[in-house]
Amino acid sequence: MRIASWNVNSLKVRLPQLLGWLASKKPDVVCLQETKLEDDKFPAMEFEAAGYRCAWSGQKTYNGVAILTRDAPFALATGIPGFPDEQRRVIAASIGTGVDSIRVICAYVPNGQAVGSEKYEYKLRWLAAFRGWLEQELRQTPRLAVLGDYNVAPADQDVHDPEAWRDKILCSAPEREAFRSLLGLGLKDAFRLFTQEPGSFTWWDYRTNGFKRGLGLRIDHILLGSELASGCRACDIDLEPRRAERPSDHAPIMADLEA
DNA sequence: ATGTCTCAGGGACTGAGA
Repeated sequence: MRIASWNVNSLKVRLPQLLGWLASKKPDVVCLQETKLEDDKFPAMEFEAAGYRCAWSGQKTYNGVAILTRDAPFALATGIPGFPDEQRRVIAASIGTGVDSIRVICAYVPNGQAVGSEKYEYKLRWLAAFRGWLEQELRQTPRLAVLGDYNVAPADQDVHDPEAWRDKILCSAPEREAFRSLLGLGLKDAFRLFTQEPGSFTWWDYRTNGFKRGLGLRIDHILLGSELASGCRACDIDLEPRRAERPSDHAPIMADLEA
C-alpha cells in the first residue's frame, strides 16, 4: 500500500495536475494540505471518477485538508480534540478491516511566519496539542500514519543552507524540539528509515526561484507507528510535479507499506 | 533578491499569507 502527502497550494488550481499524478503514480492514500476550498466546493465527484473516496475539511482562502482513499474511509474526525481552532488543519480517517486497518492523520501544521511572532506562539501551542492528541491516538491504534506539511525542517541535513536558516522559522530549536517530541511518542520519520541523497527537500520558496537553484527544505513528512515503520519498504520525494507548469511550491512524498 | 504564487474584494489593483 502506498500512502502519500502533498501540499497542493490550492486544489482549484492544482486539480488537473493532481488527477494526472493520481493516474500515473496510483497511490492508495493521499493526504492533501492547503486545499483552500470551502467544503461545498470540494471536487469529490472528480476524485470518485478517478477511483478515490474522500474526506475533507476546508475553509475559504486558507488552510484546508483532505484524505483520498481507494476504499471508503471511516471513523472520520476533524480538528484536535480539546484545542478549539477556526483553522481547518487536521483530518483523520481509518481504512481497511480488522487487524489490517490503519489510522491516517493528515495535518497542515501552522507556518509560524517568524520566530517570536504571535503566529509562532500559535504554532508551538498547536504542536503541543497535536502531540497530546497523537499520544491518545497511538494508545488506541498503534497502526498510525501521520502525514502532512509539518512546516519544520527536523535537522540541518534537511536545509540547503543550515547557517543561513539557523534559528529562523521552520528551523528554530523550539520547532525542532516539538518535532522530536512527536518522534518521542514512538513515531518514525519514514524518509529517514532509508539512505537518501544529500539535499533531499520537499519545499522550495517561489520567491527565490528556489527549486531551480536547489534552495529547499524538507518540511513535509510521513511519520509511522513502529508496526507500520517496520513494514515500510520505501519512502521517496517525487520531484516530477515540481518541474511541471504552474507547480505547487511543495513536492509530494510517498511511502510504500507492506499490506 | 521586499523576489512569486494564490485568494478575496471588487471590477484595477492592493493586502494577506506562505
